[in-house]
Amino acid sequence: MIKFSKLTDYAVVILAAMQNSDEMVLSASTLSQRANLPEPTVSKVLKRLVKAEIVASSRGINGGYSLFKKATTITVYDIAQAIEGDLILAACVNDNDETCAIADTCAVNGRWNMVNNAVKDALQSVTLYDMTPPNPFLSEDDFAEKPL
Amino acid sequence: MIKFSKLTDYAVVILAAMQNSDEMVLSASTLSQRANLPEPTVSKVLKRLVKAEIVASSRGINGGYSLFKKATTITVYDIAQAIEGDLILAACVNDNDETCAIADTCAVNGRWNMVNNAVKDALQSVTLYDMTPPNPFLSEDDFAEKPL
DNA sequence: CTCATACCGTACCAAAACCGTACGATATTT
DNA sequence: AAATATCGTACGGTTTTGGTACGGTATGAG
Repeated sequence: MIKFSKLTDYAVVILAAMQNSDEMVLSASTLSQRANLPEPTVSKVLKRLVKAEIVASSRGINGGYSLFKKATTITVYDIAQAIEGDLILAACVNDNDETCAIADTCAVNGRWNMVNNAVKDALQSVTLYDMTPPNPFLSEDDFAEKPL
Repeated sequence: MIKFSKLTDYAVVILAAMQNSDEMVLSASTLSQRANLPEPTVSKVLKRLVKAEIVASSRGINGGYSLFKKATTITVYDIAQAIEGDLILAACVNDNDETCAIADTCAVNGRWNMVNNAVKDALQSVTLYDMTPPNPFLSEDDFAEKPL
């Protein structure tokens, strides 16, 4: 089914590395090592995070990147939006540009907005802080999927 | 950002047409006309809905398709799952087959499950009935996006 | 019993999206 | 002025998606 792009996945890992670090400013190459990802890719992700004002950048010889906001105020939705753009689950959603060809005859016209809003709320309910283990040695079983 | 495949979109339109119809059994060609979609595509969608037991099929000269369950019990998640498979938002989600290469060094290991579950809940909270306007002449403004 | 109808399963090709990388430009500190 | 690090754009290779085609199977009418 629907999945995030790999770059969004990387973005979370990179932001988690920044959150877990003591240093205030981290270069792309340092983050590349910490996140275990190729540097050009890390740079690409960071550029988009800067544009979305999730991360701040400074140039020059001691430059690098730093978190622009507190981890508790950065949601998964913010991160995914920075990398992939707005959430538009289906063609006929309100803020979609392209007009649906069969909109006037379509039986479900307008109804996708309910789903879109529900998913958006879900993505906004989880923050970077929630995604970032304060103690890296916690067992991963503690976060296993809850039973239905 | 993440979006449903067009086939999932079509599936909802087709199911809505079935829900809105008086006839119990509808052929693929009839549904093609009702949904304003090419017949081969409609057939492809219906086959997957049958396999997921959302729709029942009958062969022969008066054959066709009919809803297998009540519209109130068919969720958007069910439909999307029938067309696109399970919801796996990121590589490191519990029920994903492919093992993540950097799982043991990954800072966010296991944390995607929270997001995955939240989105799954959102998709399961909307049913086919919710997506199907009982009165086709309702204004679409009645379903406009709610302000944040 | 034959034939028309309608579903079934697989496979294929073109179009689109995604991923990773490269390159020249710009800014800042030593 | 030189070294370091970000910035913006752009480009191929790969993967995914969308639409279609084709031969097969089951059912019911005549």
